Amino acid sequence: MKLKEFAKQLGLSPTTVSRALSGYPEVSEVTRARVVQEAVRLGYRPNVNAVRLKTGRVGAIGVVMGRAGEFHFAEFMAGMAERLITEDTDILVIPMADPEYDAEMQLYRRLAESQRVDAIIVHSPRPNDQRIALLHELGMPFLVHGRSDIDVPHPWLDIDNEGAVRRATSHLIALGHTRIAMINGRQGATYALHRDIGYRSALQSHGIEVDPQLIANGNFTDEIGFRFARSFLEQPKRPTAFVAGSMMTALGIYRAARSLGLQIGSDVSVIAHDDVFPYLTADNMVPSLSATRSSMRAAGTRCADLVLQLLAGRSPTEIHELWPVELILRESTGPVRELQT
Amino acid sequence: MKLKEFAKQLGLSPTTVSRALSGYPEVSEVTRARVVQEAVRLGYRPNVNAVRLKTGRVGAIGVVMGRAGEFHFAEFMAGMAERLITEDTDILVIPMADPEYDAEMQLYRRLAESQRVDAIIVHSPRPNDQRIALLHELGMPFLVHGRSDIDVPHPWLDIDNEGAVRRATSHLIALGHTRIAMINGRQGATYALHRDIGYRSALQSHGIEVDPQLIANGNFTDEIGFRFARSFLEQPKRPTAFVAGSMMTALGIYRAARSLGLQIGSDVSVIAHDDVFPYLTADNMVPSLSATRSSMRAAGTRCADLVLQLLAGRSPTEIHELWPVELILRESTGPVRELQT
DNA sequence: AGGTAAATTGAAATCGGTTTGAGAAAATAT
DNA sequence: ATATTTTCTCAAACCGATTTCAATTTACCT
Repeated sequence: MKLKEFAKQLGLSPTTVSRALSGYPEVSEVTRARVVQEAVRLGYRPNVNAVRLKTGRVGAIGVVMGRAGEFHFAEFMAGMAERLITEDTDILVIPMADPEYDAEMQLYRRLAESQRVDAIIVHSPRPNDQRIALLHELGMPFLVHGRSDIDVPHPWLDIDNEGAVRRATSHLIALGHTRIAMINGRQGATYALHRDIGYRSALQSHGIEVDPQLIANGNFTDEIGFRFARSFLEQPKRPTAFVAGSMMTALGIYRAARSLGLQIGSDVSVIAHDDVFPYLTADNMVPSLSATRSSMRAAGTRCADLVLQLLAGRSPTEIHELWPVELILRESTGPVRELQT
Repeated sequence: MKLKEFAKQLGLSPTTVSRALSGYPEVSEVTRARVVQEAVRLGYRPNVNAVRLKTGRVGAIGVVMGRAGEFHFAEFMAGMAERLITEDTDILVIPMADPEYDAEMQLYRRLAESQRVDAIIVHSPRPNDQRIALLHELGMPFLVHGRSDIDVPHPWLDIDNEGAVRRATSHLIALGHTRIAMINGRQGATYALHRDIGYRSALQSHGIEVDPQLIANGNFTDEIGFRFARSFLEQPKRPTAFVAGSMMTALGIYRAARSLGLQIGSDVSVIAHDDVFPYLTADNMVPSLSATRSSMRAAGTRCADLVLQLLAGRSPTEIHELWPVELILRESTGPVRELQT
C-alpha cells in the first residue's frame, strides 16, 4: 500500500495524508483522526527508505562493536534497547575490523558520512581520542560513553572511575593493607587511566609508595585475573589486597588465591568493579565480592536517552553526566593479616 | 558530492557512472577504472538511502535481542560481524519489548514489513514457533539459529544438542553415575527440549530411570545453577553428577558443591555446555570443567554467511546445518564415589 | 567503402515519500 | 455585503540514486 493509493482511497491528497500522519498542525483534527484510523485499518505504513531519503533522518543509532566481543556490550545494548523500544529508532551495530588506528578512523569516517545512522555512540574513549575530533569535525551527532581529555567539546556520560577506585583503595588501606595490587583494564582507555589515578591518589594520600610491580593491565578476563594474581602472590612480598577491573578478573583472582591456599577475605582482600550482570552477581560469589558497582544497563538506557535529546536539538556542550559509583562491602574484604612467605 | 555532480566532473552521464560503480558489464574497463579511481579521489559514495529506496535492498540483517540480554548474544553478534565486515551489510539489533506472545508476533510482523532489513535471524526457536510461520508467510528471508518442529520449511543452523547431552550423560553413566541431575535452559526453546531428550535417552538406554526431582529448568545464570544444585545436593538421595546448560550454571554448581564441602570431580561430577567465551574458559576453572563445546562465535559467522547466501538466491529449503558438538573431558568428571548423606 | 554487429553511452522514468508555495473554503471583522 | 484573516487542501518540485530503452560510436566483415 503506497501513499498515493492510500490517499486516493481516503479521497484526500498525498500531502494531507502525509501531514496528518506526521502530526503537522495544518490538518484538522477530524481529518487527522480519520487518516490515522484508516491507516491502521488498511495497514498503510510509509516506506522507511523513502522517508529516510527525503528527510535525511534515518532513525538509527550506531554503536561500534570492538573485535573483542566484550560481555559488557550486550548489557549496554540491552539498556539502550530498553529506552529505544518506545521510540522508532534502531540500533545499528557496526563491527570493527582490526584495531589498527587508520582502519578505525576510516570506519568512523565512513559511518559518519554514510547516512546510515543519525548519531554514534563512542565507547572506551582514549585520553586523546581522534574519533571524537573526527566526528565533531564532520558534524555527526555523537555521545561518548566515557570521557576524553581531547580539546574538542563532546557530550559524555561516564561513571566516576577515579572516585570509585580511590574509595575502594582507601577502604583497603583503612583495613590496614599497604601492599595493594591493581589489575586494571587495558592500557589506553580513559577509564583505565582514571582508575589508575584513583588508585595512586589513594595510596599517595596515605603515604604509601606505589609499587609498579603490583600494577597490571589487560582484558577483563578470568585468565588475565588469574595470571597476574598468581604471579603477584608468588612474589616474595606478596600483596594482601587486590583492586580489580571486572567480575571476570575477580573470578581469576579468587582462583589464583585458592590455588595457593589463600583465603579470600582474610589472607587476601578483593574489591572489583561490578557492571551488574544478570547472570553473575557479586553477592553470590563465595565469598561474596566487595565491589564498586554501577549498572552498565542503566548507562545504556541513559545514553540512548541522551542521544535522543541530542537529536531533538539539545546542545551537545551541556551534556556531561558523571555517575557516582557505589562501594558495596561484602565478605571478600577484611582487615590485613600479614603472612610469612 | 552527488552522483550528478560527480558525473559532470568526469564528463560522463550519471548512468555510466552508476553502472561503472555497480560493476555492470556494459561499461568499458577503461572507463570503469577511471570512475572508480576518481570516486575514491573525490570521495564520492552513493547515498545509501537513495540506493535503498530505488533497489529495495537495504544491506542489513535484523537480529531480535531478547529482554534478558544474554551473554551469548554478544558472542554471536561478534561472530556475525566477523563475516559481515567485508560485506556491505549492517546488523540491526531490534529490542524485544515484553515476551508476551502477541507483542512478539507484532514485532516480527512490523519488522518484516518495514523494509528495514533484508533478512532476519530467529533465535531460540520453539518447537512450534509461530514466528517462523509468519516470516515464511510474509516472504521475508530468514534463518533460524536453532530448529523448530513447525510444519513450515525453514533454513536453519543448529548444534547437535541432543547428541551432545546424550554423550555427556552416557559418559557420566560409564563412570558409574546413576543419579545424574540436569540443569537445563528455560523450558520452551527447542534446544532445551533436545537436551532433555538427549539426557533421557542416555539414561533410558542404560536402564536408568529418569527422576523428575533431578531435572530443573531456568536461565543460564550462576544463581540458578547454585540454587538448584544446592537443593538437589541436599536431597537425601543426592545426585553424584550434573549436566548443565551453560558455564554460568556450572559456576553456580561449583559454588553449591563447595558450600556443602563436596569435591568437584570426585564427590560430584559436572559437565556443562561451553559456548566458548573469550573471558571465561572451561579449561581455567578449578577444577577444569568437562564440557560439551561449540563456538557461539563461529555459529554467528556461519549464520551471517548463510544469510548472505540466502539473499544471493540460494534456496532456503536446502539450508540445514547440524553442527556436531565436541565433548571435552577435564577434571570435573570422575568415577562415581557414593557418599552417605 | 558500406553495412552490420557489438560495445558504449545517455535521456528520462522511477522508487515512495515530504514539503513548499499557492489556492479554495470557511470564519471573522468591518 | 465586502474585506480580511484563518483553516484546510492540493499540485508540483524534490531527495539521490538505478535502470529501461534508445541512440551513438566503434569494431568487424565482405
